[in-house]
Amino acid sequence: MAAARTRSPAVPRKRQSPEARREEFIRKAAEFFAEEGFAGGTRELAAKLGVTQPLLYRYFPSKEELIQAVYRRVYLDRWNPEWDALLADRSRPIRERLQKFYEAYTDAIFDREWLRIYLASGLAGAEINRWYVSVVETRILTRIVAEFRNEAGLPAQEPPAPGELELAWILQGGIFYYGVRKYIFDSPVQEDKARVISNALDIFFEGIAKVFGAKTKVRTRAVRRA
Amino acid sequence: MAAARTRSPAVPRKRQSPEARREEFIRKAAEFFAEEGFAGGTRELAAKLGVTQPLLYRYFPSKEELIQAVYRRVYLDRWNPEWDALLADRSRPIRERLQKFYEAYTDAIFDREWLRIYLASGLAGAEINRWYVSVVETRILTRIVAEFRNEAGLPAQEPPAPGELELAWILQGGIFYYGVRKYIFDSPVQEDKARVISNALDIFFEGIAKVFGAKTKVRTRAVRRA
DNA sequence: AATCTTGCTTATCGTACGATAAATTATCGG
DNA sequence: CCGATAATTTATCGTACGATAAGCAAGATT
Repeated sequence: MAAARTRSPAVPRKRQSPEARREEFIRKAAEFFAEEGFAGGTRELAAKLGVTQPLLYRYFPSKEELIQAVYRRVYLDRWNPEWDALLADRSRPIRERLQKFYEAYTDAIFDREWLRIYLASGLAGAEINRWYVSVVETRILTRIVAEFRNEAGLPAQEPPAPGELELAWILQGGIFYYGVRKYIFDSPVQEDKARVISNALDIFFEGIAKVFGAKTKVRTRAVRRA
Repeated sequence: MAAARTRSPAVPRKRQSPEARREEFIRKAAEFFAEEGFAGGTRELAAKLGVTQPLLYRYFPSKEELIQAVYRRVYLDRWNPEWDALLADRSRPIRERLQKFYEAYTDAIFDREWLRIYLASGLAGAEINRWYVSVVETRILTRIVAEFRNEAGLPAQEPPAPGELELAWILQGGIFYYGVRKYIFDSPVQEDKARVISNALDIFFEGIAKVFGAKTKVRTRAVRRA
């Protein structure tokens, strides 16, 4: 399979810098582990890379370190810094900002590789997964709460209450699970992603006012129980 | 470790029937694979069971068959048939029915074992996972759609449109992701589950009317795009 | 109590894994 | 072109895995 490399390379590939080669390994390893899971073998990965298995250990001291590098690559390279400004830009209506943000954000993370590595790393209890959850809270959900506090005439500068974040998580989860169904479970889904986001936002915007007001003023609304 | 079993057993355990013993193996295997992942070794599992590794092969022809048995056990044993009647009982308000249903349903599936095996089997591409997604659609979401069609004065007997199911998935996902955060990601969450469900339902009920009506009548509502 | 049956263990096989060392090939500076 | 240096391969080690075969021992049967 990876034999035609020994003598003259069919494509006389210019030698890459060690850093670039390492990056290439990480990139392909992300694809590989996304499909095979982190229990996938280093030999099979090396075959996918077109090299022999011991070469991996020239670039990474252990399989575990390689996996950590894959984590960092997958988690850190997707956030677009412009989104911070987009979410905070009060010259545009919040509804429009969130629509554009979620379309762009899901363009970035809704693919088989990202979602599979995200969930697999979460199942593995990876530290970076917990870190990312807190990133979502500070970068996305806290801003959403702040905007709704602002719209409701409430003080928006103070940090959101846990219960307020939990409300925003409902929106986040409703959208996120669409990606899980499509790319992890391979379920048939409505293909128009922008429409799904629009619907989720419509529901959230219509519904949040009542809940949000009742929640932040006084917690007297009875919770029906069994 | 599993040595004190050779001679007289400390607890002279009554010999169980082969079926019961097999069930015990499956139950403990579910615990084990939930924690270790399906890449966990049969030796370690046997140690947890207090038996030797080859004994597993007396009850299951292969590790794969054992995993399939774990799938069936985890997926099939949680649905309470009473929930079908609960969801369909129009003598009670739909809001109340859904609150009670989701409280009971999440009592059943929101634990570390179920959620971890559900997601791991989904990542593994297990057939039963896709089957379960369709079960959720027919048993839960289709009923929710039917109830809202009924409330909106629309014909409720015909099967839900894909877009209508997608709306109900937003609710389902919003609630489900709460469990994922708590039991898979080990994130700090608002502890009052009934309240989270109540909030999700409040948002959904307030928001759905507008979206649902607009959606099922005529698809003229513009979707904002980039 | 003797015998049969079956649950369980001990011993072991072949394979695949992660990792290391040594040899080999390719690239680059002079 | 040559020698140094780095990139890659070949060969191999120790271990852990899934699985099988043979033996032993505990109940059950008569």
